[in-house]
Amino acid sequence: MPRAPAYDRDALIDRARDLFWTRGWAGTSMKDLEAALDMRPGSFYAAFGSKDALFALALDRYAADGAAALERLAEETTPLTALRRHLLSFAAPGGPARACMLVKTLLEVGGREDALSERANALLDGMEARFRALFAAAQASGEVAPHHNPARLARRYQADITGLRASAERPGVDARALAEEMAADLDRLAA
Amino acid sequence: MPRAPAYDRDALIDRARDLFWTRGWAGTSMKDLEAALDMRPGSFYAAFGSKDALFALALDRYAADGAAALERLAEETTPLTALRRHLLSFAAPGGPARACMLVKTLLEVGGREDALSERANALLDGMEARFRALFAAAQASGEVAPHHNPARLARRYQADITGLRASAERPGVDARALAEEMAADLDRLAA
DNA sequence: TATATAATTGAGCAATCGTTCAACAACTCG
DNA sequence: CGAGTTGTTGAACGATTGCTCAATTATATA
Repeated sequence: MPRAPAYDRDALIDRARDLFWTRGWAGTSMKDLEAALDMRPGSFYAAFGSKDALFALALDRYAADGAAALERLAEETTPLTALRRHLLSFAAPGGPARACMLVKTLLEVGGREDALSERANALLDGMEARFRALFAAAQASGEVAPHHNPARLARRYQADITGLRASAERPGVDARALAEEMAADLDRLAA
Repeated sequence: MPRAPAYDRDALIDRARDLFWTRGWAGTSMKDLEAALDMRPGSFYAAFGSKDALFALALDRYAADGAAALERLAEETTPLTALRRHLLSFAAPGGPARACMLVKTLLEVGGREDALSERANALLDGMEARFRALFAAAQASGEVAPHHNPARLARRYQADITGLRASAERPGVDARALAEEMAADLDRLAA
């Protein structure tokens, strides 16, 4: 009976994620979104409800993609090398922005206890939990010495990634060298 | 002949820095500034010219304060312990925001080659140069082993601080534990 | 093909954005 | 005290913000 939407919802969310990721929450206007998604306001609000709602979808999509990429790595190697490769992946060119979208969101809208910053926080917690699980697995398999604390390793690992990716947005910073230095820290965990 | 301004310009810039620091560039409206500085638009524009111009002043003030704090530390101890204490200072409570204002600005307005992001970048370069000089001094005095590269140490140190301070903005993150772990890395540079 | 249902359009809403400016107030100097 | 200079005020500007909605268009079913 009805009429089918003329768009691919998933593709729209992807495009919105890229826009929000690079330009930020306040830096992306409805006019920008309408242009990037080729949608008029009516369709947009029928499909997503609000700019906030689409941003939340974009955040979730971003986090899901990150988690999937990590899981893919974890399936094809040992836990510690997966973490190593995941770290080094942020030194490779490509992607709409370099810095983590969750961190960018947290720093932009944080402070006032916004729904968006809470969501970004929860998603960061989720990533940290995955890191922790991988460090624990690495410890169980002997890749990481028993005296280390997986929770602390995960927190430090996440902080390293945050610093690496933020630095990578600066012109004239050799992200690869920085990433390899951080990766070398992981290699020292065996002892 | 003229009439003296009724305000203390330095104090106004300090207040503006705190506001911009916590709420960000786009998140701080002229109405916010007028309220925080207790100024009407006419006085504001006569004094600072524009919101952008005041933000630039606030950025400079922020960076100058940071550099001064580091220099104070460097005068009362050895170079490496100064760096150590500077790192740990970000785990202490206090200050309008936790994350570095330069990094926040870079991540918020960066991408498009904005004048503000270029300024933030230049100021970050300045801080990195100070770190590099301190690492070099630490090396000259034997606090840091000769095989290390001060430039790489400074980059890594700055990335660590960035990650630490961004993490510190998240609820439920033990900033002190994270900072002490990073500080332990500095202690290992003697070998 | 007629009908019901939903997607799409685009003008335009109220609110807020950063900013301007003419009028007014206050102070210093002659 | 009067003249000259500058700070201060607050209304209001045009532009943009996120968003609404009546009208229109397209499609899947009966």
